[in-house]
Amino acid sequence: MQENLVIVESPAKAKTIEKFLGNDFKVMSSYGHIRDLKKKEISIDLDKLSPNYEIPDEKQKLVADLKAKAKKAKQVWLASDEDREGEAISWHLCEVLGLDESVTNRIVFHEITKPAILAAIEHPRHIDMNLVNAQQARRVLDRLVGFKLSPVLWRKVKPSLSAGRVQSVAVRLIVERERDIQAFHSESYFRVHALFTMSANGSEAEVKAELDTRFKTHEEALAFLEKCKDSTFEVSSVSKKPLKRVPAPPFTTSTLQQEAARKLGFSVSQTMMVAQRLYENGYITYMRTDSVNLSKLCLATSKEEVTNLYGKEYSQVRNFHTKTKGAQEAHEAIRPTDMSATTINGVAQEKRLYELIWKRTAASQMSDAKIEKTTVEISLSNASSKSRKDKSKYLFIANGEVITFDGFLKVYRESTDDEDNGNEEFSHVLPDIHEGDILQRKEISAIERFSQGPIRYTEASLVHKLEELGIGRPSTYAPTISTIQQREYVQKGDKKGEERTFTIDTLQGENMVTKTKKEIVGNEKGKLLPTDIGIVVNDFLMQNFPNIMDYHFTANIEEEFDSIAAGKSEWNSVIRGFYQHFEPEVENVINARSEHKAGERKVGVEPKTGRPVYAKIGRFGPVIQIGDADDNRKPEFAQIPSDKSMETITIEEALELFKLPRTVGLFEGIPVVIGKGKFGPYIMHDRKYVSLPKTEDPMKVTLETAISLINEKRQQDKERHLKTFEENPKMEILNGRYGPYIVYDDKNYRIPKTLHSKVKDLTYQECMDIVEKSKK
DNA sequence: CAGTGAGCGAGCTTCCGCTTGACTT
Repeated sequence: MQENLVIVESPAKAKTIEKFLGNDFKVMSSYGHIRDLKKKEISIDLDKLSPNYEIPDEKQKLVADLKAKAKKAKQVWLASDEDREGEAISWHLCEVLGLDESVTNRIVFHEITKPAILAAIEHPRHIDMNLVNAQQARRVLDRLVGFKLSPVLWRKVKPSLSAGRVQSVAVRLIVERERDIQAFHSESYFRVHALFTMSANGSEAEVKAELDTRFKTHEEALAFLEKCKDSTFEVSSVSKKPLKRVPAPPFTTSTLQQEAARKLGFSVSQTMMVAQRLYENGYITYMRTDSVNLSKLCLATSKEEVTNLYGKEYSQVRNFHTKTKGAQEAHEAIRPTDMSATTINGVAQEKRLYELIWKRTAASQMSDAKIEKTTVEISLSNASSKSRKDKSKYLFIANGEVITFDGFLKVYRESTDDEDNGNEEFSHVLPDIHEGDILQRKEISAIERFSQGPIRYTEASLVHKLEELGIGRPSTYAPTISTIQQREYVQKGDKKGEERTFTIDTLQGENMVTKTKKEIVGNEKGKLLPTDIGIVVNDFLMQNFPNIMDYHFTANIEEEFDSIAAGKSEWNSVIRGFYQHFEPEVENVINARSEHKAGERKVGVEPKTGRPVYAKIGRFGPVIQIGDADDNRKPEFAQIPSDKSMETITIEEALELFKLPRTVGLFEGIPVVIGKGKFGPYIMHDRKYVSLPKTEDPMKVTLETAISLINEKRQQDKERHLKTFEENPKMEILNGRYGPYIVYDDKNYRIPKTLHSKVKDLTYQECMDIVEKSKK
């Protein structure tokens, strides 16, 4: 029987550690927290501000199991993570399992390696109540903010909404970015590119250069090109300087999510799911971490591996230190558990993510890349002035880059979010070039470009920003992004680009040609866009709870938590200090009787009646309302379609929404109504629907057209049922858009093409065979 | 892949951070 029970947070970790420890040790997992505030209620005594914990149902069996094993063991070792949450987990374990804190050992380690575990066992300590209290403060504060603010939104905006310290700030970032984009006015300018030729070693070589000045107007650009016609181009200086590039640190959760999005196209949650599988299979270290630290073991094996694969000169052992705000560094960086495995077994996604992690880790232990950068300045002098050389103030610059030693670039290059805006790099390999060389102009062109506004967030770039602000933790980045989409504050969507024309003037020989070209700009895919609800909720919270919405709120409160952890302040009084101010604010806002709903906007007036027209958030989302509630005539409502926004919808567009549904007349004594649903315009008659073809304008469709469409649809329906069976009413052969198919038990099955000509002759048994076959 | 679509208005909704599992599609 085992005398020692070790409790860690993760079952995969438990399995690994059990191998390192002797037979006397049983290692179990708590699966994260075992106890929390009640799920359905605030669960905090609001006078004493003390938490009321419970063990959730799904944890009961686990807790009973842990309790039984702890009772049998002579010694219990609490080995949860070395951070605020981990310390609290250990404390809850003590409380729930009835352990005596004075004889229970608390151990910590930052890496899952045998020496680290054995060293930890040598140095047990006791639970640090200051750290536990810092966690309780964090937990209680988040619950107070979330469970006090959300009901305010239910009352003032819409039911089921939510607010919280992390999610509300995430939405704010997206809303403000969108406003920045709206406010941005793109200005055009002109870049001048030149292609020169020179003779080098007997053959002709090309030199690409760009003018050091960008012109504001087309006239200036043209005047410059004109001047180039009779200019001579002379190399006025050549300078070379060595540059070095250093590798990025190993992956944390946040950087892994960003790189997997850029390089592999993974969503944030997809990355975490794949990483989880890699972790469970023992291929990588823990995937929720904010640390860039690598174990000594990893440093040693990486050195060996890099030396073997690429040679000694490529190896450089490095230690990285985190600069991230609020990092708690309970784990290692995300790295392969075994660097000698350059690839693994698994599905394609797992292999690709693993290889990315392997490369990033290996590169972090490799030499700097050495680059020689050459800058060539080319001056223009105008031969037309007779007296002296008339030197232009402008210079053409050509940059050349030669990698003299690739170092870590051999395996890995970090990607950036910068969008390619047609600004191709003017860096290339230059020919052997010297001061005083005269260049021939082959082509000089002035291209109209446009200043670029702010870029919308992607899931990954939002994670990056949140981490920079110290908001959220590795375990919550992915869930936060899901939450703000589930609440419909934010939508992941595509923003269609707009067509833009630009001019390009090219000077070739004595010829100057001006062309106008078209391009699509601002086409964005998978970007985070705020919805009307997101905007209204954000503005409401910004107005009423600016301190919670402050980008520094988390960072400031974290300082207080640190002070609790250091034993310098008492957790309950920190929370009291916050709640004293927060609670009256909430009361004020919830009791404030306002004329209008949050986010309500008067769009205009209905010309016929003079009644006001409003855009607002209704019970089921954004709506247009005509008339006031206290008016004798009942107000009318229409949903705002998703392609229009509350902020920008015009009175004409708003009134347009009320023109449908419209009744065009009677057919068979029943009204024929034209409506518009989420699948486009339709005709409704006798509670049956007929789609309107795109060629028909729902505002102009006549009764005659509608009747003929209804009859057409009736005919189609008749022909739809090709065959039914007496044996079983659940089996039917129908005729669909793509030919005949079988419906059985509300599911569809395709009929092999060879049988299409004789579907009417198919027997029940033959149909059943087709169904059975496709089920396999 | 195979056809969709309005409306009643009861009772409920919600936070952040730790960690995986099992309704079978």
